Amino acid sequence: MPELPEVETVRRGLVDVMEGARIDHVVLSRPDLRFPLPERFAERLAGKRIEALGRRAKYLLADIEGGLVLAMHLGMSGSFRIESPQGAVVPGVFAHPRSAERLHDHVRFALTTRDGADASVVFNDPRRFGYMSLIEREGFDTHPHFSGLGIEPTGNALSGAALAPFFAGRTAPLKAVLLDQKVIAGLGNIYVCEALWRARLSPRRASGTIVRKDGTASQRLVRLAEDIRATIADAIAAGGSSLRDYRQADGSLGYFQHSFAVYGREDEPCKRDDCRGVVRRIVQSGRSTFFCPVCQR
DNA sequence: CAAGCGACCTGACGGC
DNA sequence: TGCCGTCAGGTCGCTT
Repeated sequence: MPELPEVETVRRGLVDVMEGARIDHVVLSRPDLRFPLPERFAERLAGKRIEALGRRAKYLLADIEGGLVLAMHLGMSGSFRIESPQGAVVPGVFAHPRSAERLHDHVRFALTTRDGADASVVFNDPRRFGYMSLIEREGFDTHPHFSGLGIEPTGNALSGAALAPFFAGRTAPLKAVLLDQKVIAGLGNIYVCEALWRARLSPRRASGTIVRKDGTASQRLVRLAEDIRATIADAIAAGGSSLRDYRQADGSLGYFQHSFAVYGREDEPCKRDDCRGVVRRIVQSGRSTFFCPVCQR
């Protein structure tokens, strides 16, 4: 999926249309995505105003008038696009390659924006790993999807001290622990690889080895926390362009335009100055890891 | 409990 | 041209 930077980019693309808009009706193409859609999903949203569009980890969260939160997860292949009544894609937002434009449209929110214009926000998801749920705002934090979520990597909360308890004593490789949403919420396969390169740490290193014996963070863990934050901040600033099917405002299709240091660069030279290493690809818990075996230790 | 792995689903791409 | 294998941003749940 879209990892956190991509979800944040999607949020920014949707916020002007969705915030303050009224949901006139909701059209579903099927009763389920990855999970069944909530009971009476369309009925519970129709006529309600969207008070705010936020994000937590990789979830988009729409605060709905009356105390509900609409939580939306993009899975691996989910995307949104905005349509005007004429069916035109509003520039600057998120869109799929034209060939797939409508085939996997699953949810359509027909809106009246706060300016009184008609617009639709359409959720498209070929693989259907995405999902939506409706949660009472009261007690939101205890909901199974959210109660266990770890630290947001966008703010001051992510620090070596905060990470230390999750790393202490763990034999699992750094790659696995950083992918664990209960530890840091929002990292995915690409940005874990990138952050570990930035921190010069091997994805295979046992997580417990960057914690001191007394359980506090080592300097390496402190730096890792900083490097994760920098990696995510840079990716958000770049517009979360790790998506193959991200479309630029002018309609041109981007393809991994963010220049990754290691992800997808197997057999290519390490980008670190003065490093002669070559990027390697290995498989960890069934997923590709890219790293430089020379400068990442 | 931690850790590993298959499952879920569709599409794109490379090799033959 | 077509068929087959492999791979892809995630996460859930079962097995060791």
